Amino acid sequence: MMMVDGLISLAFFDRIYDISTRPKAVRPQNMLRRVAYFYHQPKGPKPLTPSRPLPAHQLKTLIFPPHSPNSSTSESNGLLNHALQEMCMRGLNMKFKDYDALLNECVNQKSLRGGQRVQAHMMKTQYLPPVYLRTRLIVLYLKCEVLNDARMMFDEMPEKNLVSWTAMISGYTKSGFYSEALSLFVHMLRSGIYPNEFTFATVLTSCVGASGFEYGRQIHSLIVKSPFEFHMYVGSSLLDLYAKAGLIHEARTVFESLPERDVVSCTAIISGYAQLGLDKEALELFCTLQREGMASNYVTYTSILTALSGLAAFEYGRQVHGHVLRSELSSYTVLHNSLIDMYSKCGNLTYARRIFDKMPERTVISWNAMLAGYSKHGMGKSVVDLYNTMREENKISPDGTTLLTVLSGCSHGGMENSGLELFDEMAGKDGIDMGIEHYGCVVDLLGRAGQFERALQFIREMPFEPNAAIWGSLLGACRVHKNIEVGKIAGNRLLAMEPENGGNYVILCHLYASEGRWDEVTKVRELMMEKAVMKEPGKSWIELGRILHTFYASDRSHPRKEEVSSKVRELSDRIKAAGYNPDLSSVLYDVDEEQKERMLLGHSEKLALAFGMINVSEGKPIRIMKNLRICVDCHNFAKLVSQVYGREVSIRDKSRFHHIVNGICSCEDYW
DNA sequence: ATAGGGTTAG
Repeated sequence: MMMVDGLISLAFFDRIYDISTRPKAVRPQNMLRRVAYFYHQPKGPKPLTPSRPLPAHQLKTLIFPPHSPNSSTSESNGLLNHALQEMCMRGLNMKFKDYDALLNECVNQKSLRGGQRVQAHMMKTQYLPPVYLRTRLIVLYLKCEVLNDARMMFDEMPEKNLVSWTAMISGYTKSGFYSEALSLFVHMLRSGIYPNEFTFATVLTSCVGASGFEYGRQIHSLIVKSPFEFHMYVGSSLLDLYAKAGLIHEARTVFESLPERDVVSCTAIISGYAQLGLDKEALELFCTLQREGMASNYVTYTSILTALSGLAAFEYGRQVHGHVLRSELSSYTVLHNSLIDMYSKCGNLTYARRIFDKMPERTVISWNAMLAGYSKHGMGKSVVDLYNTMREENKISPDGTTLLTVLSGCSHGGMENSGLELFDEMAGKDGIDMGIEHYGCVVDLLGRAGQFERALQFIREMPFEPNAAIWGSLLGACRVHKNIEVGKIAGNRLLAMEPENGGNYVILCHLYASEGRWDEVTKVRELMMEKAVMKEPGKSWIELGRILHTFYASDRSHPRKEEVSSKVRELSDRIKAAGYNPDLSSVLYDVDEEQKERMLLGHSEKLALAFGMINVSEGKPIRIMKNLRICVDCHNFAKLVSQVYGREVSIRDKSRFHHIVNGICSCEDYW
């Protein structure tokens, strides 16, 4: 028997020709794998002539009505099937235009089966498709996410053009196979094909992550030499590359260099700032660009909402929400997810839940965002209830983030036992990958419950090497429970792992200071000096009208600083009568007591609170935001102010909300 | 024919 390509016998081709008159017997899926070899066969048997000429009217190009997203699928499916049948009937009379029309419809309908039938038909009838049609097929397969079939088609193409390369690269990128996309790009360059603006725009999105960024830089230098440096699509992709690598100034330079701007490039730069936590900059840029007439769409609003969540800028957020309601954007799930997040982070769970309840479609992110809202507010029971609802509804399955959120919700909400039970239940299930973060939550839970022996044992037995986050959780628990022995272990491990993180030194100092171990405090402080570690400066802010007032520790920058600091004094004097005793041990500087108290009164959250007491009308809650965790003394201070003045105070710190009503905080004094 | 920006957790 004669072999073709060492794999397929001629008998195979004979069989194909045999069935070409009986199209229904064809099984395109099975033939798909062999079709590549078919194209490599330069000389095949001569095409058959149709046994009976087809009526002239059937020889016209297959025509489809214009595709509209609203047309019922079953209806257009019928049309496609009909056309596919006609293809079989026509046999050898299929022309380029017919295949083209058919493939277009297959792409529109994402019909993998249709594409396979078309390809099989080409094979049977010895039609050698031009590059154009092969590329259409590749695009179809990529759209249907059968990457291997697309790649096989691509590899076996006798000649490839720029579009085929670009399509293939884009397919890999969209499915997250970044290194394959990059390697294909390199191959393309080596084969002497020069990229166009489409190729550059798509390949840059493959350069995510730390290792990809170096490729991105190199591609940038290619772009500079190309005519596409200032192309809008290429530019957006490029600025996004820099923003995601944390180089926001480079991103901004690219943005400013673009001769024209559109929704995408503007959104890309705004979200670049927002994703790096430069929320204020993101908001300022958004406002500027809007004044300059920037077009916005749902992605723009989603991005700006991220920044507003970070700032807890409720008034702005509500304004964006209002705008969304008035526009045609209210059907986008991602936008609603962002709104849920924004309202929870602004402290308004009622609004967040209302949006969640009204959503026509929810994704796992919607659930996670809502759960995270309850979690940050210390509402452990609501977290567990909503999680149970999610399980009962059984429409969306929880993912790793869901479990992480639920566990940390139990920890924040003082539901240690529920959390531990849920962890055991989850650990037995497959389908969700338990990462070290989940184990970190359990350490949190055990730490909160004060079970240090169990926590240490758990760390020893878990299937991961403990990382800084694990030791950090344990150290945090030690600070609250004043457990010096375990704290020393955790603290030393942590300092060894993250010698550059100033926050760790500070927590350890506070632990030692709380037990009066000043010798140890000094040692840690010296170590900190030695390594020249800096602590992130604390700042607090409060939204008044639509203005954000920001205060730094011992601030002298706010225009009303005199008024504010004398108000802090006044509050302090008044609550002292109700039992406020400044926690001088939390001042780690070696100064006299009076100086220590003055430093405590200069903490940014006290300034913001005093500012709120002056300016927020009676009966309204005072909402304060802080970039770090709140300190014990400020927590006491706020509780007593709330009690003595009968004010509701909420403080959102780095990790959670503290809702203080009548001197009682929702965190139950554990954070 | 092929192209750019987006949401949750710690």
